[in-house]
Amino acid sequence: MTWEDDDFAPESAHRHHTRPTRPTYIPPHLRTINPHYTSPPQHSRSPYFPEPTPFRRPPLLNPSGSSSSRRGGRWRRGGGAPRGTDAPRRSPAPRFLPPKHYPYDDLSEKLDELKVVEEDAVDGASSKGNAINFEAYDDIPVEASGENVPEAVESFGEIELSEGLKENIRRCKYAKPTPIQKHAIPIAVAGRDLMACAQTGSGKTAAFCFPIISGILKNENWVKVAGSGRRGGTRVAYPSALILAPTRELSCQIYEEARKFGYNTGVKIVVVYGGAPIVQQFRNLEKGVDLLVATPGRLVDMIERAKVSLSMIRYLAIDEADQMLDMGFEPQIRKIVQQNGMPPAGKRQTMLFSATFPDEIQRLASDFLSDYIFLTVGRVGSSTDLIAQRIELVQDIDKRNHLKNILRAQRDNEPFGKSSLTLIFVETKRGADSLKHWLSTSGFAAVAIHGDKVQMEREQALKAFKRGATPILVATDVASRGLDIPHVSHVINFDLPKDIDSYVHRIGRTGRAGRSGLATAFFSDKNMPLAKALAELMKESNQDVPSWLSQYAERSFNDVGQGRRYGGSKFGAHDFRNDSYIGNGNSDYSSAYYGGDSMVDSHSSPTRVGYVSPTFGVRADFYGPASHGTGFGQEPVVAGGWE
DNA sequence: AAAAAAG
Repeated sequence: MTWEDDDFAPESAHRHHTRPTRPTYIPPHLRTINPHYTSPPQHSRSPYFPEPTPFRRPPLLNPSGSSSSRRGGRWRRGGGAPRGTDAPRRSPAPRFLPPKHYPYDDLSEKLDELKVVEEDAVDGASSKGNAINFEAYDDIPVEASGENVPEAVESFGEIELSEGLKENIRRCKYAKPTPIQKHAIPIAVAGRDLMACAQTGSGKTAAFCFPIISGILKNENWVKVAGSGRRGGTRVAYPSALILAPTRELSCQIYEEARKFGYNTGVKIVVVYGGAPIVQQFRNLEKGVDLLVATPGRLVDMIERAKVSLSMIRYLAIDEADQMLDMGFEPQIRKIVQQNGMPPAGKRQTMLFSATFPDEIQRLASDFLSDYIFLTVGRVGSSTDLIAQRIELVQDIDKRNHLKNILRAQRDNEPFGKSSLTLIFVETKRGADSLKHWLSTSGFAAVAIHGDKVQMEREQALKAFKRGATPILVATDVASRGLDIPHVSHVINFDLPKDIDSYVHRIGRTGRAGRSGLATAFFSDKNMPLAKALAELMKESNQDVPSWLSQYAERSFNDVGQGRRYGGSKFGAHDFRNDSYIGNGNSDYSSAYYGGDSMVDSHSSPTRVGYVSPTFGVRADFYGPASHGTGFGQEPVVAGGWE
């Protein structure tokens, strides 16, 4: 670094203390309408997030310097007239401009929601409906392997995060880190690369957002050269951090989450994804971007159009990393990470997160990492015990009627509504539409979401579902990963996925933040190949495995090539580097273990590490104990045509 | 053989 700390100090002092009178804050949605708008009365917004004060970057350290890249710095440009023009602009706009489609009102609302949830958590009241049930996490085994693993912490206070961020964490009422956060954040703050596996719904987003935002704030000197500049007459954005996610909706969700954490810190966060007008996204980028959240396709497009450069990236986080490195996505990810000017591993910090991480993908992923730490909270690819899993033997032809019975019983038990959402997964996009249509004509208001719908429809469907306006959502795998939809009490796998990992992610849409949930699956003859993995997974999660499923599982020996552990399934808290067959140079990874029962030698047998199941109340009678029954119960069935 | 991600 060429800048001296001392040079920088007065600047930040200036930022905090001298606040000359500035124009009244004008909410974005009213800015162009009435420049003399005065802010609404205080009570209309969250007391925890007072009216935002426009953030000002400290003045440039070398104002006389006239390098064009600095002149193009994005905190200078914001709201100012174009160079060489004296044309009056609309009112002196504050610098902290959220993208138009996410106005502050929306943000405040989300924050209030979050506040309620977290206040309950503070009481430690696991009995309350909304509480984050931390007890549920207490006995989860944690494994961290790699060299010099930084120590875990017990509170956010112990972690060196920048003050602005800590303030936001407090505002969000995040009282206490979840297990993945306790371990991952110190590792990330120490600048280490990380491959992290944690169960669905356990707080991964914050685990990578906190270190990134904190890092950006602590490295303002460095960030100064990022932001935006010019190349060939067009503005180029130079983000210093990039977060990638596999679906558009997930990108938006991460973006909104990150916005909360970066609130009023001056860290500029932008999201880009396909299916939405690219021009608007260009505009957002031109206002400057420190942290870019993106789906791969749109990002590559923007790189090729020279609207975004990755040459200044310091932090790279890939959410759902196993899917992102799987066949369909891998070429695009390589393009982004290896072929377009992004600093190589070691010169940037890379963090990969997912609930599932098959060995072969771990191997691939290590290309992107340097001296990384492998962290598991819970098992790789296991589901939480908080989700009660029911597997029912239902042939394709009976599925609709069976579903109707379930939904009826459910409705009798507790009316559908905002607090009781049902998410139904199907295999195909066509199947989603047709099931949705059938449900609607059968008296169950449903919406569908899948990749053939235009983005607007997708977002509207999700919104209607979240609100409870349409408490049934029929979805393809577009909704299987990452989406945090509060109050999904029931996930139904109308069609089981081919891949056990996908199953894990799908059922993970319920049972979030330590709450319990129910997952029902219709198992048909077609799903035979999944029997073994499914039975293993259920056993691991302390579920009762129907005896017919166990029998199927035993009979299935056609799963060669699926990996050596656990009958071909892909779980096990496991750093693939610890496999002895990897050979020299990898045997010196030390392993650190935390948590009760996890003290096993990972080099020896693949013996299961048991852990105590937290108590939870699952409404096993959610839709009645097979009273509506189909009769497929525990009797073993031997299906023909499969072997 | 399907879904997702660019248009």
